[in-house]
Amino acid sequence: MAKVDTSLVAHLPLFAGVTPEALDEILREARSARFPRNSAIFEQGADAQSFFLLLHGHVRAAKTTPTGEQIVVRYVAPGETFGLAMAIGAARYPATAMAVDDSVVLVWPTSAWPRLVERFPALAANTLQTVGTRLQESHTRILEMSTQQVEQRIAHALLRLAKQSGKKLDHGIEIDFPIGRQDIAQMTGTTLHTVSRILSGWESQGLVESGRQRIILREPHKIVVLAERNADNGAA
Amino acid sequence: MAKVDTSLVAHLPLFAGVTPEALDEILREARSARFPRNSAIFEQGADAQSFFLLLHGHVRAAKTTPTGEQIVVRYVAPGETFGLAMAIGAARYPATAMAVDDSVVLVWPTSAWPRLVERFPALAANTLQTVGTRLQESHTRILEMSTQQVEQRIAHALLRLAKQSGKKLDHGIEIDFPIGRQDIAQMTGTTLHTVSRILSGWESQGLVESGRQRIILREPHKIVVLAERNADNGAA
DNA sequence: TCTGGTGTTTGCGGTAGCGCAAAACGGGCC
DNA sequence: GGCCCGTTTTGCGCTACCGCAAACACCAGA
Repeated sequence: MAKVDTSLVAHLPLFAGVTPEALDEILREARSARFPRNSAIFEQGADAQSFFLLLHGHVRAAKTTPTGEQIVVRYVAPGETFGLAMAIGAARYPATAMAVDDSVVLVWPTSAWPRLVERFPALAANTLQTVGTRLQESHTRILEMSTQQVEQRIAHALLRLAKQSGKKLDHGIEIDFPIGRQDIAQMTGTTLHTVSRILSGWESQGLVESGRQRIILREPHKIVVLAERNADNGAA
Repeated sequence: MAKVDTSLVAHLPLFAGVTPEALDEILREARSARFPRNSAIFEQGADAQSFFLLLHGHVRAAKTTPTGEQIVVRYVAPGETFGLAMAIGAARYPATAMAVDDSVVLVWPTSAWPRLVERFPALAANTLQTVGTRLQESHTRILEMSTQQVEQRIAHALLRLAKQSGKKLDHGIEIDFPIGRQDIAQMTGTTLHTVSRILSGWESQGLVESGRQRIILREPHKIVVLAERNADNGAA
């Protein structure tokens, strides 16, 4: 069993209100695991045998249709939990999780959850908070997809990524894990072609700088303006 | 304080694993309230002072953009909770709730939640389950909006409503609360015009029968087929 | 250094669905 | 019964975006 430094995770929202001793006990139930870039952590539809806390790296959660199309549910940043199928009482994972960067995770067996929750009710309360926040974000995303056009949705998506996983540069913010046009398309409900066209446009205006699996927001402020302007005040 | 018959609510998922005595104690903290059709229960952005359990009627939760567009987050059926802003640690309601039919609700002050959860941890666990399920439904909706076209999305939306709040008829299923074209548009990310056109088409094929704020699915089975067929096998 | 493969760019139609506008409908209320 | 108002229907043009296809760039590995 891996020894985990409690000080690294003690401040996480998941463990709010949990005493150091309790935290130690919780962590003793976990093991840690490493996933290299582009390896699957679990597959949609598979038995939900574990749940996870990401320590290092980045994980992409995606949902696939029967016909093979995918959407990105979210990108998981270090410190966040994922694979919480048991939270919704599901026996199978509703999405596929894949490491987009070399990643390190803590892994608990799903079977440990009921016991942990019983001993440490704060875990349930904290998880409820997390899931509730995600639900709200999800609604915001639906709202955007319903009311905004593609360019604004892409702007929002990139700004969110920058906020969650942005690396500050001298001039601009870089999204610090590999992400392609197709991924952005799957976050915003469009196609990689359209994403490419729009990013090209932005690039020629100096708003972004991008390449293979790489995006830098050079003018985050101007992108915020793009994101917030509504359909008709485009050419003001 | 209203006396509530515990037997009416004891079987609800929210109260799973809660003893009758505990249930009684929980209900003592609530009052009941009546909202006539088309009255607001709470407004988006208002102080989240209460949370609710719907006993009778139907409630529409909708989110509004700064520019005034709306989407329907969900329709609440009897037995479901809503207005759980505290679950996500939010001080304000993220959406507007409105009774679409004369409705009766149980109301708890938000301030009672922490105490209840502490005394009855099962409440948090059950709520986590509920919120988790909603999150998953939300993801499904995003998936649909990303990959399906309007006709299929409307088919799915109506089938979901029929399942949740359908009244069985001799021949077909009626959605048993008032719902207009605009509402369906706001559930599916389209316009009332397009909804109207599609329902007209279906009506001429005998799939549905509809009128002012009223929809009957006459051939649910055929609508399922519509919902499941993908873009290119339309004219097979 | 060359070479294969994956990711990206760009052009060019085609079209699903939007937006506006106007008419028809229908139900409630006096 | 007749009037008024909110809902629904339908026509018509338009455009944002998709879908296909081909060229292009870049990285990894031989």
